[in-house]
Amino acid sequence: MSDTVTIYDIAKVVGTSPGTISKALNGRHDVGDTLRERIIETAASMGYRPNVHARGLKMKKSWLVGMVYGEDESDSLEHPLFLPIMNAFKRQMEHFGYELLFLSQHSKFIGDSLLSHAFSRQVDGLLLMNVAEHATRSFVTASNAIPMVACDAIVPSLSSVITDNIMASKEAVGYLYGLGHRNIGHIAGPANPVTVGGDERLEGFVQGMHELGLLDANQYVVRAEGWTPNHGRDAFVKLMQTHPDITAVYCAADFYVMGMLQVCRDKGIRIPADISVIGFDDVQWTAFVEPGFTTFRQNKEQLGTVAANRLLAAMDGEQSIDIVRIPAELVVRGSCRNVKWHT
Amino acid sequence: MSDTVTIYDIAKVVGTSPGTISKALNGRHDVGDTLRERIIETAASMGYRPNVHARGLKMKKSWLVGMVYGEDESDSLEHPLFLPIMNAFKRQMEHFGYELLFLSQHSKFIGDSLLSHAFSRQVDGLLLMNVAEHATRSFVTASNAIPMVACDAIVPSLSSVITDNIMASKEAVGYLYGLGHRNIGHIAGPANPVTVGGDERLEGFVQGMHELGLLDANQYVVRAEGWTPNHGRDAFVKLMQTHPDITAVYCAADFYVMGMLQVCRDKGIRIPADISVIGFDDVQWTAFVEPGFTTFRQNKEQLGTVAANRLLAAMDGEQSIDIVRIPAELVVRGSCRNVKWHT
DNA sequence: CTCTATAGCGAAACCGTTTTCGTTACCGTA
DNA sequence: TACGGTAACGAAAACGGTTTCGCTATAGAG
Repeated sequence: MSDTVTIYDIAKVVGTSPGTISKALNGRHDVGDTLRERIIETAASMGYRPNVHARGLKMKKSWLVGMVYGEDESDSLEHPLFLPIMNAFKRQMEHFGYELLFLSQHSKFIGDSLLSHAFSRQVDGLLLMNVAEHATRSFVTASNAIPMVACDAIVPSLSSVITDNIMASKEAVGYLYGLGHRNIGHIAGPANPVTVGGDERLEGFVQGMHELGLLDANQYVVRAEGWTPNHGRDAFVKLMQTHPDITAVYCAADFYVMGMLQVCRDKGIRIPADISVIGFDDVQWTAFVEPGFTTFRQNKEQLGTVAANRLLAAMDGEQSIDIVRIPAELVVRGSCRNVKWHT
Repeated sequence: MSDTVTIYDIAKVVGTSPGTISKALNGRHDVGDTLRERIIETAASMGYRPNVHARGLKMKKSWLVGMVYGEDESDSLEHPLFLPIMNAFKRQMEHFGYELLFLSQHSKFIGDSLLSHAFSRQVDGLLLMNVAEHATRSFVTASNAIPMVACDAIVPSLSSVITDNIMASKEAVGYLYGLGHRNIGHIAGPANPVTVGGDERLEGFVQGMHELGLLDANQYVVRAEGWTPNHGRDAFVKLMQTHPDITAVYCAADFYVMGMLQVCRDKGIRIPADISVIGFDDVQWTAFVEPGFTTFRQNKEQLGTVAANRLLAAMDGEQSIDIVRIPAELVVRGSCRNVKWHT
């Protein structure tokens, strides 16, 4: 069985030429109906699978798209967003006949080796997730040869789809303001390595505060030095030292909330009685601690799907580059207290 | 620039034949040293990338391995094990020149369509993760045509690498026994759909208890009906109703512990004062709740690497099929109490 | 000096498709 | 009857590599 049957084998059985087999199988119009049926039937019965290499060689199309992601920071691998986005992307691409190649990016290969592989494989498109800052250059220069779209990031001169972090931050401060909070702290993402998500959330925080007349917002910001719970803990400690008057904290990541929890437990700070908290990402445990945490849920499904559609368009010749922002949803649980009637 | 330079282009520049270019680039011995150097140089300067399709067509080797995983249960996507294992596997395969194709498996395609793709792409090997029970058949029949290895699962008549769940369970009961516990409950994985991990942990639990002379172990088992926190919560409630005398619970998943936490909070049950708990998987938050949870950490790095090595061997002609079990590590935190001196 | 072995290179077949182009047969129309 | 048009198929080139085989020098041995 199954020693790779080719169109020649089918041709022999049916008694026609290989070219005709190809045409019949591809739905071309210049082959008779009865013959076509016979061909399709015997092809199926013989277990014929078109050889992708031969086809790709001739057609210069691989029906492959590469998913590149940075694997430097161990965060990214286990990042709660990564897999769901990837999966939505994959589902959509598959729907249009594409398969996915996995291309990770060690920092030692500054993207060049990765692009080599991409070219060799003749990938039809590239999805960039979480690419290291210093590697974007080579991608951008290659982007006229092979269509790309960035997801969960913004790469200049490339189409990008990303959560609307600024909007979310504004919503966060607006929500807290509405509950009566005025002294609101923000634990922001690290300055080094900088991430667009972290920066945008910070930017949105400051903007939102300003629009509400809270002009010293920058005073209430402390940047964590990484994305882990420990970093969040340290940042919170610092925030409490410099601004013991805060009644609410908006965290750029749920992991930060995790770190905060430890401190609060140790110092007897109650949530939300003593301090209100909003997180970001809606990781699984936020719903299962007591109280459940109010946090932002990124629309991972939509992020992946939109990225896929954008890439499909680009592969179809669409030239324009644009940034599409997907709104995040504020999931309200029990970590924020209404202080309006208690002051 | 860069409109796909081929060996013909190089041949024109160097002034030799395409065949010689190929031989020089592949380190064949029948080409002069000076000429070889010149060829390698100009190839590099022209930005030559070998066309994988042409090569694959001739050599009948794709340097691609497929990673197939079931995506039915939303668990699997976000499963804390999946990505780290996959990444270790990938790193090892890449080291030997292979790239990874992502093949997920919707239940509607009962594996056949997936195998079609695998054949079309001429993948050199397949890693099976989390494949649905009903789909294993088609894989097994195809396994003589294309090498496979299962990971985090056991597929009969295929090489498999999996965590040593039985050993772990025995260690769990042994540890609790050593702390003085005798009435030990077990929240086991669901019977439907059954998973080898869940079953083995159950089996190990019963065996371990028996070996310690606790012969009614089966009485203290309740199977959850899924893998989510809510399923764990329900199972725990059931366990407490039928066996209020238990002093310790061994959970087949950390998610179950998550569910337990809610119940304990509601009913004022203190951990570990009133009840001791051991989980499985070492998900991130286990270290950040108070008390930190004692749990098993699977060696994801090794699982992935060993699976890769096993697959490489199989692709190299190794015929034997075997099951290799990777030990899990008991991470002791604060959720188990020593009751020896208090009874 | 002649013969043979070998090193170094080119020619060409081959891998499995797709696609263009030509050929034939047959239809309908004038 | 003659002619143009079309439907249905085959022949063959092309895609970009790899590899076998044959050829020509040159070196070394007798």
